[in-house]
Amino acid sequence: MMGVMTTRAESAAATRRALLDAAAELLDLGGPEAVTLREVGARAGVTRGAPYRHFTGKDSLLTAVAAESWERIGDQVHALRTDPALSASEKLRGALRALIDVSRNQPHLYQVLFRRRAKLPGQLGDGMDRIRRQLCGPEGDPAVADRAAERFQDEFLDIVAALVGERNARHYGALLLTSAHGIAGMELSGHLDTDRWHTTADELVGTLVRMVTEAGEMA
Amino acid sequence: MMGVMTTRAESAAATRRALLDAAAELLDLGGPEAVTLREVGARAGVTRGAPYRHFTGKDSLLTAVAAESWERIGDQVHALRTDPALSASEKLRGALRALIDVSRNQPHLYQVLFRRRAKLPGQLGDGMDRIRRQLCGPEGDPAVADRAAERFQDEFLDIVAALVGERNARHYGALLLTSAHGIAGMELSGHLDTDRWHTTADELVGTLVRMVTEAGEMA
DNA sequence: ATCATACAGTTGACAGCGTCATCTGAACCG
DNA sequence: CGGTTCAGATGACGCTGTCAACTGTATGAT
Repeated sequence: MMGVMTTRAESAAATRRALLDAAAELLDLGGPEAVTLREVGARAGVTRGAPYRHFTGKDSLLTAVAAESWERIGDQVHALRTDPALSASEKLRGALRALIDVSRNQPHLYQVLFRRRAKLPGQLGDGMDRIRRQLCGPEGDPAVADRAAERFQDEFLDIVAALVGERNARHYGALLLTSAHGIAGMELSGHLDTDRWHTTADELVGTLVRMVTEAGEMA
Repeated sequence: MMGVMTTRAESAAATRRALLDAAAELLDLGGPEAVTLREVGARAGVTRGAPYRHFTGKDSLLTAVAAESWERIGDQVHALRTDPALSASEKLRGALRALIDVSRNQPHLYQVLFRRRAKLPGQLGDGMDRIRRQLCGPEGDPAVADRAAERFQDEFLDIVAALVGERNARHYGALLLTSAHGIAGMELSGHLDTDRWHTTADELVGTLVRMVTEAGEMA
């Protein structure tokens, strides 16, 4: 077929890549429940046990997929921020739209991006050890995903700072980000019905940006 | 032990109640994955097959739990709205806090409340029928949960209308609700770090309400 | 050139899961 | 009193994530 794989490192890297791609594809198609290690392995040309050579388990695999997606979004927002042809307002709107686009085009991935990080033990007895380990256990390397997400946040923060000033950037940045996340989430879950609310996600983002811009200029 | 259960209807109703309570408890403890029909049945004093006499499956059971929670939240907001001792602003802040309180005290339940409703088929082949059926199938009666959620939305809408007028109520209501949802969600997922953003969920809600109130008075 | 090692990948096995078909027994109703 | 209904019990099936044990080959030192 294509280029021969001789060295073990190359082969392993290719397998890891194929596993990540297969997991991302299955995630898009049917959500985290459809991401089966057996099916992921099959699509990557290996068997069910192979993923455990690259990830500590299913959760680790999904976390890695999320990390790559955060990096991709971070790159996208970075390109927006450093584009001299765009106004500050356009950059902000673009960054928020980037997030909402993910929630529209890859809703399952979007939910994985905002999975809760720190999970508490809780009290569940008997044969619930599987759940407990899955909740508290050392799930892959969430630190990588966290760092990628924080890179996106930093890029976003810089865009907001250029609009409302460094002083209020963090407060208004948090407000913009959380609100856009909520708009995306409710649209995704079907709770933002246009007939009921007489508005759309895009209109809400527009109002939000306008209100924050005005408030930021006053301060 | 306690009151004797003679009639079949009483017994069935008691079992259904016990199933719902057990499911809610397990949901709080370990999320949807910890809600096992076997464990739910055990805690309700029945066996694994019994829940299928009251719900079409696990998803239907969780939907029923969500419906009851929405009704509870709706009652709570209704009480706020009709409380003559509260100002319109206080009512709004209280309603938003009611939602955020759920996300703090019962994070897993909160996520179930905002699970996506309409799910699309998608293209996944081979042995993925389980996923497909779970995604598209007739999952219990989501209509009940939808109606309960819409009741909450109506109550919330009335509160907003009293503050910004009937004309802009829907637009600003949607903005307030989605934003609060996003604040709750990001706090829940750990992406709203106080050290990073130099703000808290409560401060964000305060700013949000203030901005919307000012914008609504202008219009 | 040879050999021991590391290690990606395979395989077998296990417990737990959701779900259905089948069966049972007691409450129901004519 | 006898038939029916139906909540619940039980057996079975295929699926899942996970791990222990195994295999074979590229690697690196000799």
